Amino acid sequence: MATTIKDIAKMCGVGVSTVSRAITGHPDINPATREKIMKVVEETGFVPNASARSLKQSESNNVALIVKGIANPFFTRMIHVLEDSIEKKGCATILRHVASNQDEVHIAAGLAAERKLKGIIFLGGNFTHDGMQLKNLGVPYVFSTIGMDSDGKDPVIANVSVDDVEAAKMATSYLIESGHRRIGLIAEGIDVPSVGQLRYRGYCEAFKEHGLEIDHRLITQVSDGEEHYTMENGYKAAKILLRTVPDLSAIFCFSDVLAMGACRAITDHGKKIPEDVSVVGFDGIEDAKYFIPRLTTIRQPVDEIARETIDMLFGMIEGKTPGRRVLMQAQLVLGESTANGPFRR
Amino acid sequence: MATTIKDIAKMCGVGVSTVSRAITGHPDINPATREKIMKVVEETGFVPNASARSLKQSESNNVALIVKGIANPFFTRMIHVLEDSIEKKGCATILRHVASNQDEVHIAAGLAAERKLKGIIFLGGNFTHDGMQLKNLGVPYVFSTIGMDSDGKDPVIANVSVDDVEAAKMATSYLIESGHRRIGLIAEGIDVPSVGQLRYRGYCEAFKEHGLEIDHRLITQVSDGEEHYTMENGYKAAKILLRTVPDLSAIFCFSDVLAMGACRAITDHGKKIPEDVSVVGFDGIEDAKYFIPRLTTIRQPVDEIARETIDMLFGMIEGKTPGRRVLMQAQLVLGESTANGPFRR
DNA sequence: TTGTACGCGTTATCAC
DNA sequence: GTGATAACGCGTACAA
Repeated sequence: MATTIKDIAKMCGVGVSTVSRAITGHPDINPATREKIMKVVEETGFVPNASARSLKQSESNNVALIVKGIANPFFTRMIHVLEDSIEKKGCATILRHVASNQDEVHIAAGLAAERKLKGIIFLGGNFTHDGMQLKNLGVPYVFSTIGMDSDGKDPVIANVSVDDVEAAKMATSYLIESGHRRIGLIAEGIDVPSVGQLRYRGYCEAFKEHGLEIDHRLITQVSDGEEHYTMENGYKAAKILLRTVPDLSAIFCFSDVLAMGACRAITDHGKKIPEDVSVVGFDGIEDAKYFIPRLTTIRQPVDEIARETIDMLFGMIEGKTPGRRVLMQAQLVLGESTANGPFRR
Repeated sequence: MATTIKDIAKMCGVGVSTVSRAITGHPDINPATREKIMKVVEETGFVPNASARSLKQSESNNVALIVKGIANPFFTRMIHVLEDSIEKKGCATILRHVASNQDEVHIAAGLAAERKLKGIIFLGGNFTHDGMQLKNLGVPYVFSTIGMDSDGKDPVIANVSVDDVEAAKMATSYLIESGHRRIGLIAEGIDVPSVGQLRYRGYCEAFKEHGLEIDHRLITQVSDGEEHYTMENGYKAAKILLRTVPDLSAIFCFSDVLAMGACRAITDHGKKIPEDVSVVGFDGIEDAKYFIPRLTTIRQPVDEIARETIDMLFGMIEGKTPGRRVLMQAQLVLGESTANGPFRR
């Protein structure tokens, strides 16, 4: 049987409450007694049972991190930074990874009831949710890098992200102004309220603003596998584009990972990057800087987004500041994967 | 206040135990009563408090996954597969990520005491540990993809991995037999009992078997940052090699991620891969197949390792089979990053 | 088939 | 400064 606080108490010849005080660092205790107890605790390797502890305590210091699409390196980095920040706030992170067909809010609700969460951070997934369900969470939550619709009628209010519409428009406009017209799109989730939808809108707006028509044969969507943002999916989509659109001169991908897969497909197709086909990614992950060719991409300011997310969440937890929508500045980073297109040569 | 089983009982006009029976799927209950209760449970979104539950139950169905170096895509994939398998066994995964300066066994011990674990899987980290500490865990554990020393005097007995010495020897021998002599090494952790040490041994043995001397200027080690296996570290190490070893014709890296960073450095250095410098990685991650150039690498059979790990752990949990050492077969996968060296041209 | 009462390990509230 | 004791929410033996 595992050692309990009772055993420790017996060993030290004191009461359980004294042991509890020693462990929790309570001030009302004789330093000598504490020393004695802590020594035994060390020796036995005793760790208080977390269940009993959190059962007794009305509040925990758990922050849940609900991630949809954990394989995406962009999130890996985000998770890393967020975990660090949460720890610095003296809290523990419960990392939960949800499949693309699961409802993240439902899962969060379960976790909140189970674990008495202090707050929730959603990473990835949709930005539209059932208001009732969100209310039911009963704890502060922030949507991070999930995008949001600009109409503002959404019940989700705590939200940190780049302006996905603007960012995608920036990428597409850059390609158009570089002389590209036949710009393929490797998209994801344009039919659901996600960043995919927003970025798709940005793509369309860029065309419209330049007085150009959109050819729907240029648009592909990935949806294979449980994870959508994979190199394999980017590879497959690019293959299709290359086969069906002979005069393709550029591809805009909704993530760097997709872009890398696309690059490989272009190379395999016997074409050169960027001479024959330009590629633009999205996210600005570390890998993009080392990929050959270095990717031209839209950089999301990970560290700033993480910091803002944490600040907002803990502001809400402490009741100081309400949740709000914060747009961070995305940035076009020029790499080696883009060059002028046919109309600028 | 959060809803409890008592509230549900009151709402339904039944006793708490009846509600408990309904939720846990106990057979001794009137189907009609269960229906009624479950409906209310659905409506209120009630979820039993996990703390109270696990406090009461002497055993949990939690399996801990302790990962050292979570940013490595190789582990990302492993985690994915392991989580799936654990869920299929009807258990929950507690994912815990430890920093490179933390002791994974110590953390595991804390977790075991806190959460009444069913079993532990260690991913990454060292293979030598304090036998006492391991005994103290009190639950079955398996070391996965961590390597092991062949002398067998180690207390760690449940272990699934490739033969890192053999695998590294295979990679190095391949380069030597392709006509390379000046083969740089981008290593990690050769001074600690880790896969790095084993792979380093393999590198040395290959040289020895071919009657060649080892030049220690060819050996670099990465150790920057909290995560060692990063593109950035590979990049920096390769830069140094290229600067200090003018006649370098190949580099063997202890991971694909390092290899990708190295490739970038070689390209930036104005050299061509594989014409000027060949590169061999280790792991065989998905990305290696899409990288440009496609990496020549040592593939670790992720799915098989994961399956074997799970089988062994649950065999131990059910007391059917004892822990043992299992070596999986690594495989040299030829890509586009290697070519014949000066001595075969 | 159903309800009552107890105990899991911990912390907080009291007396002492 | 310290020890006994009552909760926390749940599962379950046992009584009904």
